[in-house]
Amino acid sequence: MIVENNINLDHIDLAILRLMQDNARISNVHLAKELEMAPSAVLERVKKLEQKKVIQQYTTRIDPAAVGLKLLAFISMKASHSLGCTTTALELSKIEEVQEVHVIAGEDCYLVKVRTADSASLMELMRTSFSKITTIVSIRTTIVLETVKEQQQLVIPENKKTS
Amino acid sequence: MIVENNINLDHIDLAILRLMQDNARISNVHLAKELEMAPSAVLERVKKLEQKKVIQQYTTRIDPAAVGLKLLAFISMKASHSLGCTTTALELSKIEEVQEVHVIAGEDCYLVKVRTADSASLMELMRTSFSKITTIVSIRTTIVLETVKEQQQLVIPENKKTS
DNA sequence: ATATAAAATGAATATAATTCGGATTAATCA
DNA sequence: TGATTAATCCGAATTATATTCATTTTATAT
Repeated sequence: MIVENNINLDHIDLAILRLMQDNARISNVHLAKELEMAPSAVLERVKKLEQKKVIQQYTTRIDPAAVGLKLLAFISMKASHSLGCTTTALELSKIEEVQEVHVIAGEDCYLVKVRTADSASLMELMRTSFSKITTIVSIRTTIVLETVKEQQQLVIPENKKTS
Repeated sequence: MIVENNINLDHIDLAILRLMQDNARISNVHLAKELEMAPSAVLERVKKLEQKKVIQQYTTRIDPAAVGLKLLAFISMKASHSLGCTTTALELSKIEEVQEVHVIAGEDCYLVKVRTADSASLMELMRTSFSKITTIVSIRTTIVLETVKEQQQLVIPENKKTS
């Protein structure tokens, strides 16, 4: 099975991504040491990865409970297609509490991940923000009881240098 | 409606979190300028937020497609409870391709977010890794066609300094 | 008020990021 | 194949930043 990889990322780029995914604040010097390269060379590569948008963002994962967000829910919904599907999705994505919006295959149209303080504020959100955007045909809200893993982390392939 | 906030985070902490959430690699100096404080004071706060585990990780968001991960799926499943619910969830979370594992309310038990190269490798993953962990009672896989928003970003409240 | 603790400051020092000229390597094409 | 070009890398110099710490300020509690 051929894993037709990435655009032009060599094994050094992948190693950089692997390290920075685990710790976005790793210093160039450390990075360079890990890779056994000069810091300037590594920096150049990082800048290029940023330019190419391979690196999308450096972000900080924050404990949601610490900022008062105790509720996580996934909302699977179907909406009337007065606007295009993507247009509606874009509207949904503008809502702050909405963390993710996916257009999905199958019966429903959208899968939305939402984080709020509690179930009351979730209902409030749906009543106001959601309803203003589109006419909801059907909706199914799944409340998360416990999150065991939650990492954006990707499995970055080892470079298969099968020449 | 009282938004009973966080543990002991004041408005400066929240501001730090807001800034670092957007850019984990912001320098202390910049942070300090934004907050109109001395860098050393800001640094101290950041270290404390790390210790308190309010800051969970500094991570880099990487374009999944760039590393060959073209498929995103949400799997909602019910499993036999030979082991406890959380134990099974923990097993699932050990699978590299599994990005998120949530224990959910309702008919199903788990909601799992998975990223693979393609649908073939997703099937492969389910056949091998998943089946080894537990006996699946029912499973429903939702394929994502298009992701419009995907941010861990939390809505960090402005400090309501309603004394 | 006064003692105590928590945070903030500013200056000094240690580390790190960034720049850039030149060397090296890799890729391209005649 | 060999020449040309482009890409990458290196190392030293410079600039910027992180980190430490003694002191001052602010907040808290008795």
